[in-house]
Amino acid sequence: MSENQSQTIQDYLKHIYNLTENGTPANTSLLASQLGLKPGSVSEMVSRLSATEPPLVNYIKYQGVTLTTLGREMALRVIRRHRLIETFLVEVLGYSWDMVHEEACELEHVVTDIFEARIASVLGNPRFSPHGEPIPEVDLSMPAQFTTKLGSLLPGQKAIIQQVPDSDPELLRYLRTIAIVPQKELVVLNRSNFDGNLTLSLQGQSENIILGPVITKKIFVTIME
Amino acid sequence: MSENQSQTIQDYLKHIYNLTENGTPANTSLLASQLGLKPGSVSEMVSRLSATEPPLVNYIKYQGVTLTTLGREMALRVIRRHRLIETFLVEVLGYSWDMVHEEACELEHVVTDIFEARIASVLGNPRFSPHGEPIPEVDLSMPAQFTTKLGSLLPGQKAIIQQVPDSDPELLRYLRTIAIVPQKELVVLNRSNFDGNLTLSLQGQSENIILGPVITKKIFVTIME
DNA sequence: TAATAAATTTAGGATAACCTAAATAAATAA
DNA sequence: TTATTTATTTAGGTTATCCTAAATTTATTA
Repeated sequence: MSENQSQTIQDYLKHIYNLTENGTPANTSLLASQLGLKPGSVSEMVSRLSATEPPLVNYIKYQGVTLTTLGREMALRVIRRHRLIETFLVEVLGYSWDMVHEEACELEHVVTDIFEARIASVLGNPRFSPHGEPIPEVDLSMPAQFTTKLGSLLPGQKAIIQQVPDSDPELLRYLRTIAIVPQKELVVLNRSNFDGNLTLSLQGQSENIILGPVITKKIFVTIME
Repeated sequence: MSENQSQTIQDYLKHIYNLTENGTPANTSLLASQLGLKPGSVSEMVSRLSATEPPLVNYIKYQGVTLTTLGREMALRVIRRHRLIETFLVEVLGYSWDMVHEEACELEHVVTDIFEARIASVLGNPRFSPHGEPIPEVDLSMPAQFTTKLGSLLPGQKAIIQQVPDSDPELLRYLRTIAIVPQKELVVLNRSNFDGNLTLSLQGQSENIILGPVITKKIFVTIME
């Protein structure tokens, strides 16, 4: 049934999943840069993934890649493991949230179904990772979420931070120091018309914070009123 | 310094370590069968490991392989991880002792130094795995042990079980059902001169147990008096 | 000690991924 | 709409690791 289980393939599927979540096919060069490979290698691999029986991706030359149902399932399984492992590393082993991504990227490929089930159970079947990323359920469905990009809020709006990007350790350390963490309440005080900077007042913090759009479009919140 | 970190190499070193612990060099065919490979592949790989700079093994054609100091260190590092991971799976994740070996064989190659340090700390720096195998310290020294093969005991001797072999799940399940586990006290009631079978009385068990030499030479005990 | 058997090595290939660089297609600008 | 730039694919090569089968060495038996 599934002998296509190389770490390499799992990584391709995971990244294709992330790049196609918005509905548009993934393009070769972005995939290559995210995977740390050259575009030529990606072209080759992607056409191989579309030629397996059953195929894992849909691929039209020069037009990009999407996942087949099977490819998507495999991607979600890896993502579930990744986020469960991240949660486990923080909750059980006391990792800081900036150190878990890299380790999870390795572990996600070697861990068994049993390991996955055990840590899920020890953690009480968490629905979100320490960065607020949704963890696919066992049946691979995603927990419902009603989030907006922080960057799209307007002055006066109150919101609760739900999710920050998980893969940049330096950014994560910075966000931690300024108390931008999931479940934190904030109010947008100001939005610059020139550069899109937001001035934020954070729950329990006396100093306001100014964040640029490069960051605020990667942070997701739920609006409070 | 150490770019020789492939999973494959780690596995070779680990198995060479186990086969050379008794002081004799490891031979190609045994290595091959333990690694699930063909002898030709092992010959090739082993000569490559002896040709790296610095070399990881000493290899004399037709005479077998031993580890260099560096190879030994690398092997011990992997073995430390393996046994810590086995302990972790049992103690923290509730695995049964017959299921941990295989999972540890994968995890041992991808886990970071930090992971190793964290689980060691969570477990209170254990010195023995659930099967009683000694866990190398951080400095790679081995905990002192004064054990004998169960198979070499004579009738009337009392002993405490210290170590059982970890890699055969079926055997481990059997040993569990007959209560052959580390720290258990036993008395040898009889030894057959024909087949070497031992009749054992186990602490807290009403039924005596008869074990053949194939098993008893793989179980280690400390003699009580 | 010669003959046979067993273990080991060598030679020639295979495969999964990767790379570089040339060739081609698509997108953009003039 | 043509020319140029950018993105993508293809072709030919590399590496690590494995395999099979032939050749060689060592061990065993008569």
